[in-house]
Amino acid sequence: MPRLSPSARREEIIAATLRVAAVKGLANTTVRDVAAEMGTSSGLIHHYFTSMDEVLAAAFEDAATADLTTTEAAMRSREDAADRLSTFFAAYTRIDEYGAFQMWLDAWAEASRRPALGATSRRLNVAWQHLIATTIVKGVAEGTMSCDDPEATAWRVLSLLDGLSMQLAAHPGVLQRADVLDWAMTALEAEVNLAAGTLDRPSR
Amino acid sequence: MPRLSPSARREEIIAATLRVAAVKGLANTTVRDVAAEMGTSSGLIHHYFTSMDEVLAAAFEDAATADLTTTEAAMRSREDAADRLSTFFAAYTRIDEYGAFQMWLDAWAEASRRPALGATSRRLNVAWQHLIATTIVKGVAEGTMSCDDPEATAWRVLSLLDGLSMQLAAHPGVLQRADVLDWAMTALEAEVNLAAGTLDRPSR
DNA sequence: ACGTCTATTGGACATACGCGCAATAAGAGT
DNA sequence: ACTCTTATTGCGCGTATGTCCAATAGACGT
Repeated sequence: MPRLSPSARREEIIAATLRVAAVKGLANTTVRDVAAEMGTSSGLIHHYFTSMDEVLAAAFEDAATADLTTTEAAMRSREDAADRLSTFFAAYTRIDEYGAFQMWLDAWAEASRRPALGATSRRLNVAWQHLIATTIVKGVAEGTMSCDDPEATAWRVLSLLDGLSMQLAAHPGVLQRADVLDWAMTALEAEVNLAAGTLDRPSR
Repeated sequence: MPRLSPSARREEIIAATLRVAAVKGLANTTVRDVAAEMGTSSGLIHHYFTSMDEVLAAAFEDAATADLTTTEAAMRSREDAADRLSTFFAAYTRIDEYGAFQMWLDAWAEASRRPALGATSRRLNVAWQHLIATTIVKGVAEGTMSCDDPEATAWRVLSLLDGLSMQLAAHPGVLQRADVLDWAMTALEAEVNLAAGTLDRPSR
């Protein structure tokens, strides 16, 4: 196999891990799976990562961080807080549609058994919550919203969205994606004292 | 080891599986774990189940059904709908404290990969939602509550509770169990037009 | 007391896993 | 061309898994 630079090889290991994990699940992805996906030996992976737990954590971190930063960027492109929140929901469901939510399910399930993965999952989850909370604070500062406890509100809205999305991913057909989105946005509107329907629902 | 009747042994295998799964997770529970938990040989388990998959599926079905029926029974022992809903939350968190939620996380994550487990998970999840929905309908009939769409409300409240409980299970310390319970009950009160604090919060 | 049935044992077997390591080879600098 | 670094190999080790099976032992009817 071609000899790559450490950074390039590291990235390819992560990319290969994500390709395998998309099919087999994060928990069932093995060192040999990733090696076979890359077309290299399995020992190579341990030249870059000290344990498989770290490989999975790095892969999850990579994918989830990318989703987070693109969502953050999309939100920042909007001027006022309400538009940013609308953008948040649009980005969340767009990510969801690509099957990324299954990875979050795997990460949550494995969090208590794989320390590195659990730490990553926790940090990124808090980051998502923080993204909502700070935007609410901005909305309150603008005078368009009011909220007693933005941190708590952010946890409630994110958890409602996660819980509903879990049903979409685990039990397809039980709920409609459009309903899930609408319910979560309505809940947020009520929490921050916006009139129902203020936030823009994506067209599809 | 004492010689048991087939039905008794079968039940004990399932019970032992659940005790192990509460700690190690459903997916990581092995034949030898269960045998050690029972204090028997591992071969015995294959005398009653043709594969480990069947053991896990039977165990999940058993536990989830048991939790559901005991919760149903506890709710039915209360007279009016509001008390039944309080009982629902009390039962849910009591189950949660025993580590049962990790099993649900495993089931949700595996649902899309293991059809049998997925079907069971879906059926029981719908049953839990139905339990809330019918109680709300009863509350509306009693005149103590009002709700436009009890089915949708039940999904929202259950999913909020699930989403928050997921944080408790996957990222301990990020949220407080008492807050999770209070937030979910407050959300339900708002949905069915009950004054905030009407539902009884468990003392601990 | 004896025989029959079967619950239970204890370990063999093949496979898969994470991980480590000596050997190899490819590329960069001189 | 020649060294030096290190990316990469290929395999081995220890452990863990699910499954199977001959041997054992306990309970029950006769």
